[in-house]
Amino acid sequence: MLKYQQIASDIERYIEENALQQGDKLPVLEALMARFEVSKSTITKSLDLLEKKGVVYQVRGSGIFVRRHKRKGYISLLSNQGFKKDLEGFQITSKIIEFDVRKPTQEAADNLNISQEEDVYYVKRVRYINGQTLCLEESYYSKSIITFLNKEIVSESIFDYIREGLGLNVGFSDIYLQAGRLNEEEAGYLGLEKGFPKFYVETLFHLTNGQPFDFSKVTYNFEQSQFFIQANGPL
Amino acid sequence: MLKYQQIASDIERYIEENALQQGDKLPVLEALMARFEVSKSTITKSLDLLEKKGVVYQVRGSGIFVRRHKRKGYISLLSNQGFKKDLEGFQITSKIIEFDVRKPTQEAADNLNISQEEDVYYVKRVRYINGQTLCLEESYYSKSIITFLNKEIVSESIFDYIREGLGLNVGFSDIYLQAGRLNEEEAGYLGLEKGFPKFYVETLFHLTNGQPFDFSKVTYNFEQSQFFIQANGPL
DNA sequence: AAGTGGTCTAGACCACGTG
DNA sequence: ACGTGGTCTAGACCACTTG
Repeated sequence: MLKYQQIASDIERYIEENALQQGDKLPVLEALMARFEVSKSTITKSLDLLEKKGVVYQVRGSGIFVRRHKRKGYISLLSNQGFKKDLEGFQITSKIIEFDVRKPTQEAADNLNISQEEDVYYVKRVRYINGQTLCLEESYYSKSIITFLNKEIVSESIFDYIREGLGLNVGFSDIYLQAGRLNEEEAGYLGLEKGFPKFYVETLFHLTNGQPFDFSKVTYNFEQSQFFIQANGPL
Repeated sequence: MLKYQQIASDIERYIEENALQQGDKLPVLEALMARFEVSKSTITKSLDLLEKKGVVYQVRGSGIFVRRHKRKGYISLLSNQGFKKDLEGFQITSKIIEFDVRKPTQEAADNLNISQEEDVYYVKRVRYINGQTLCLEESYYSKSIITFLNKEIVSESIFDYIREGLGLNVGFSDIYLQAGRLNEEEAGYLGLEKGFPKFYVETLFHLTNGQPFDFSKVTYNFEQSQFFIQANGPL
């Protein structure tokens, strides 16, 4: 692991273990340089990483401070895939509705940047949180990149498998959000009524080299789902 | 303006002017160093900034590439306040419903981290996009930070005024999202029916020094609003 | 004025991808 | 093997905040 990543994770753990709150001050740069025995740039890089993650904010002339929102039970839209309802204590399970290899829809092919002749793995599943329906998810995985999937993998964490099993590096993603009304099928799977509101998210995941490998369409049970984003400054 | 910011904006303009597409390759680091006559770290910092903004992605051993999603007409949730429906051509107007100085609600005071005795500016307005209702917005501004507001400012861009008029630096924000159902009042302002879906967003804006100064509650017309986020890698 | 974070440099060395 | 981006250093100087 790289120095700056290790330091960032050490600092993050330190904040966690000491239950530091929003606005609490961290040691000054000089102290951190000495503590970790690295140059200023390395510490700076660690802190920039933590700032990007929304863990700290740095104020010139003043110090380095902990950033921590107060609300609990929100799903982070940025800490890519793998939910992680804030501070855990939430049990996520899945039921597979469909799983096969097929030709993609026009829409999926367009997003994945492949032709409709190429194979994709198709996964449709309902996800539950503490026993309640959380969402209905349909995903298309480029078979040319995700060369193998099976039911066992699909019922667990697909992304862990992609990283560890296939050795691929997940990079950036484009996320599209909107509200709408449940159709009959969605309502059925989520145990709600047709016409109820839905929180609808499409995500296109890319590898670090820019290749799109997963296009997902997710319909959330609006009663179970609250999301949050930590944004950084007017870019 | 700092070198790395200037370079970043030059590169961004270059991409814009030449209408580069997703996956198009930019000149290599060496070339950029020579072109802008700066050190490697400075170029790197510029590119990191652009990567954070979702404008490029960098692949070690391969190159620097343009990142550009295809969909048009989506509102960016990250390019903080000031909407900017993608690639413009959209006219945003506002109608003020209420504007005054008052004591905050418990909720607003909690979020702004002030007592209920302190004054806030309260603004309630409906925003329109191309003549259609876009959203109903309620905002609370800490009067101790935003020392002055008036109707003229409120009907234009409040954030521009905060930056230029007051000389304050807008920093990070916490954004909370959910779907729900319109109540009677919201439906009225948006010209929809009670019980229809809504896309609901609360945002807490902070200055760069960490002080919260604006708590906003926004109810979007679900028919007019699609949002997107460009996320970067599993943090 | 002192303290603290931010920018920028020049250069060594490393790690990943491609041909 | 080579090209390309990434990490890390040591140090000079700058800019904002606080007392």
